[in-house]
Amino acid sequence: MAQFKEIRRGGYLPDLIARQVMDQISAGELQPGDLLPTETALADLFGVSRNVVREAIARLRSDGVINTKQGRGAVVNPPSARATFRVDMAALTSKDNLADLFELRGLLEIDAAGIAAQRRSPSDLEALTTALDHMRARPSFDEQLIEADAEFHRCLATATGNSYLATIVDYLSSRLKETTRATRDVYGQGDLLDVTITEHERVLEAVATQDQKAARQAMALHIDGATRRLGVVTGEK
Amino acid sequence: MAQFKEIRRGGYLPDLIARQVMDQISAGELQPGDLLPTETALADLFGVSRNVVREAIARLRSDGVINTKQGRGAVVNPPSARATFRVDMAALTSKDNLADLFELRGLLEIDAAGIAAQRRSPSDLEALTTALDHMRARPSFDEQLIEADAEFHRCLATATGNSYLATIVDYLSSRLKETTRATRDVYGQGDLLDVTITEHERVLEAVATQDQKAARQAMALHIDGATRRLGVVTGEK
DNA sequence: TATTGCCCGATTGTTGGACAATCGAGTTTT
DNA sequence: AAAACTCGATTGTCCAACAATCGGGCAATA
Repeated sequence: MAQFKEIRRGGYLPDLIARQVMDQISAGELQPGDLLPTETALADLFGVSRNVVREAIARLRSDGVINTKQGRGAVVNPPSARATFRVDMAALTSKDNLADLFELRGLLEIDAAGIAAQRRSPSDLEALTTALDHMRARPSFDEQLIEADAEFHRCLATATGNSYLATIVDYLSSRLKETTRATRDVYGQGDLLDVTITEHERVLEAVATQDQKAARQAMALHIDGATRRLGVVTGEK
Repeated sequence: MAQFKEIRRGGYLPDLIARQVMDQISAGELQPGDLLPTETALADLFGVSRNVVREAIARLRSDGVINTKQGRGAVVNPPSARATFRVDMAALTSKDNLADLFELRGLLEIDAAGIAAQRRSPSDLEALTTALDHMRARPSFDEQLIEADAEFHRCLATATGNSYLATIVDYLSSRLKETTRATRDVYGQGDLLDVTITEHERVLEAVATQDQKAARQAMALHIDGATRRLGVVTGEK
């Protein structure tokens, strides 16, 4: 079956404008403190309506790149005022970048395991055990096991009590969920199920006994095993 | 059924609308796959113009929360498609949240120190020593010392070789720079300068000798000292 | 019957113009 | 000299269209 490429017909005009202005800023042509051209000037420049320019400007403002004031104009913010940290998934095509992201998630999960062991409440422990039970109930490495796995890690992250840590770990895990699926497909269904469950059991045990060091160690083993199984070589550039 | 509150005039209208819709989504009232009300309907609901609604919608789309299609409408994306992880600085007013963010930065910096000790190149080491020299050259805890301090931490983050880790550590540090300034103002200029420099020297020494464990320990001590000096109580909720 | 082509309403994308609110600087008044 | 005022410029909001696209229904046809 022939595969047709989806034509990128120009895309959204505000996207293009926002990218153009953003390029100007990151290239240093527009330095912090400088005023952007007025909306009407930009509209004339690009040959579009002012509303289109406005949406582009609004986007940059919501990203914290610029700051607009009625009657004044739009000024470029210093980098320290950038209000958002954005993980650009378009940059994930490279293997290097994926390895970096994988490593970052591993570090955070290990830390999260250690903290969760210290602070976990009884209800956290209960949620973790039910998630692990769901994993045990699966006869094979199917889609629902991946879901239960994700649930286990999510519970662990929330058990830290740190909302930021939980959010970013959860986010990274969800973004890297495809990798576990890839692991299953590449590695086959052999003893992968047992190994995975055993690794999680070790983590749960350490969290249950509130042993921080053991929790970190168990999670490190799990992450290490996962990366090794995936064949993602981290730490070697 | 999704229920939106009447908005109060006063802030950015698109901001308020975007927040309302976002709340509805995160509360589960609008589940992935659901269609949002049409733009005209939302405009009528909130009593604003369609342009305002459009800016709000554009914002949510650029955040990856929804996906709009001409002729169809706007559908809520599954969480896995969320392309951005956003740190909302507006939520930092609470002391709890600030403590959480501080803890997250600490964890990442400790990990970064350990990895940097393993992987640092000679040029990384050189950059770190010059940054520390700049700190030593300051006669008091002035603005340029804060800059040199930030430079030291930035060099350490880049020395890890992990671009994602470096980016997020750098971002969090820049966002928390005001806290070090606050520390200086509250704590006074006494022996703070010497203590700070000594802590950094320990980190540099461990990185120079490629001693991972010592680097982690030194950074942990530095972070712990900084939090204690700031009076931010972490880990106790 | 099943498929194809077409029409039509609905919805977003874009345009253009208009007015309100606010800011900054120059000007006037005290 | 300081305060108040005027005024042009710029962003914020509103309104009314038209264009582009989608999805479903409907009829024509093999």
